[in-house]
Amino acid sequence: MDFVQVSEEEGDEPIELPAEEDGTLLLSTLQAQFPGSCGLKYRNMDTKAVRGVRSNEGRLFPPSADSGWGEYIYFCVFPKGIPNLSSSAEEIDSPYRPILPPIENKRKSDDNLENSTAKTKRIETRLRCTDLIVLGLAWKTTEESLREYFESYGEVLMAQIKKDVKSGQSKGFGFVRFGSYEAQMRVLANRHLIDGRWCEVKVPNSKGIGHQVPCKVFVGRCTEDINSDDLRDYFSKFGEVTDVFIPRPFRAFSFVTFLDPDVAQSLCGEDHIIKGVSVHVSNAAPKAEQNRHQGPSYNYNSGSNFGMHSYHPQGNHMNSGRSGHHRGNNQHIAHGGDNTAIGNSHSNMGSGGYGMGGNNFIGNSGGGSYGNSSNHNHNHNHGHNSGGNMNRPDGIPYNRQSNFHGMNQPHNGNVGNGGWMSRGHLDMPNLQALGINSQGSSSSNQGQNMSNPLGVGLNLNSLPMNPALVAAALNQWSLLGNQLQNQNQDQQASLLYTIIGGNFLSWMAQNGGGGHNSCNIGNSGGRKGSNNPNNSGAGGMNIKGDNSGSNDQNGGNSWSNQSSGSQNSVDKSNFL
DNA sequence: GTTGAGCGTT
Repeated sequence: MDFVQVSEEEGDEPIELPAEEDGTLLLSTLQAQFPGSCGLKYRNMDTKAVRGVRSNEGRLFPPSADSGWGEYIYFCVFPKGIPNLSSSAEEIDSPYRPILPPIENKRKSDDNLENSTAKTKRIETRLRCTDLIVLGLAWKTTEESLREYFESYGEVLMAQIKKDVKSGQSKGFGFVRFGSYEAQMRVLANRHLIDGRWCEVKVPNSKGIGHQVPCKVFVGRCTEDINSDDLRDYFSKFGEVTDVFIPRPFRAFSFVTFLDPDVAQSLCGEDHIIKGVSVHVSNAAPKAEQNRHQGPSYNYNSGSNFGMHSYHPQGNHMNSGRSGHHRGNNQHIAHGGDNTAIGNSHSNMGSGGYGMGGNNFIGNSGGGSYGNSSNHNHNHNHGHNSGGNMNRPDGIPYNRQSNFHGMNQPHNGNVGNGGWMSRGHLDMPNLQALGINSQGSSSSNQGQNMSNPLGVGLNLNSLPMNPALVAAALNQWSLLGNQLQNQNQDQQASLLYTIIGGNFLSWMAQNGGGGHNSCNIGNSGGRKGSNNPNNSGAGGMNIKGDNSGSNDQNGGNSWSNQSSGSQNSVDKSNFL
């Protein structure tokens, strides 16, 4: 057997790696010793130049067909040019794009210029690929066809179909491993049609790691003439779009997946005009996060974490959204694992006010911004993102969820005079889409009782039940149901009606006594917990009030207690 | 030769 001498870097102590019978060296053999490596090179003694070793389909070929690998000492090549590398983490070993505190972004340009092998190696070893499971394969799919399919994404180091040992029949799933992190990211961000079946590619449970950052957004209020290309064309200006999915039959919403989760995050909460139609972008909860009760709690809201972690370590306790499933006293809404509890054991529910209840209810979408909104106030985090923001093509910084409260969004105090509509897109579903209007205008709603933001006299029976619009609006609250996917329009309408009439609105309308914190931001002077409609909005900006005290009012509990049952049936995960 | 949510005899 032929051995190839390989060192990590030129001049290092080489390791002898066994070559195959055909004289090639398997990339997997190389990577077993040098994780993250993607090739070999060597110093040509004649030219003094470094020469690369030919690589194809997971095999490295000796420089000479005659003399094989010769006496050269080869050294490793590590990938470069990984997208977002500089802004992704050297700190977190994740198969997904990791989350990096913004302070690291300062070195972006430096990193891009960085060219040393050591540097790239260091990064790559932390961003190394992992096996990916491919679910839903056609029975007929072979390892060859599997490999062939995925090679369009990059070098495939391994493609494996799990088979029945006796019959040899495929079990319908397999594993792939890519040579580059970029390829892995792209694969994870896409849906895959392999041999006629849509397959799902995920990080296997056995890996159990990763901070999955949502790259997919929900686009609500779509019209039927907005097709995939329209969506792709439009959203591509913000960043690379890797997938567009429009549920059929038409339901007035769609999903757009970006390569860069920051882009996706930055768009959430916004209205965009496509073909003259105002669509609304909000978070789409990745399927992978659904119903996962085991394992560590993932920090899901890249947006908020971006803003929070490094600068304000204490901010961990306000990692709203996905961090910490079912923690705190939010278990009343711990349905199906979707609306992960916010962990209101801490102060994050404070001044966010409405957001507090909403936080849980909203789950993912509200998570980042909500937590931030609350905690910005509480922790005085204003403006701390300045160092880490990258700008989107349209000039809007990615880290919007933090910036919202640092600069863009009217402060929560506005609840005092602006009514709940003033709290921004993320806080509430689009009630206009629901066809619901608050009775009072925002200008006359000073001190409106926020626990019934719909106003009085709501006629549930007269609500327009357009499932599509309701779905679009509810998306922000993570209320879309799995069941919707497989039901016909009538069933959807019926279910949505149940949601709306039975829980949603009643949730909205209840909470009589305890009061939402939100309503009481202006009450920080001591009236927290009350819903006194006379609470002047003037105090609204007094957001340094005792928000945590407001939490103690358990206003959130009261509303949420009633929402237990059916919310399990309203989870949008299966749309994704 | 049937099946369709899952997690890998390394």
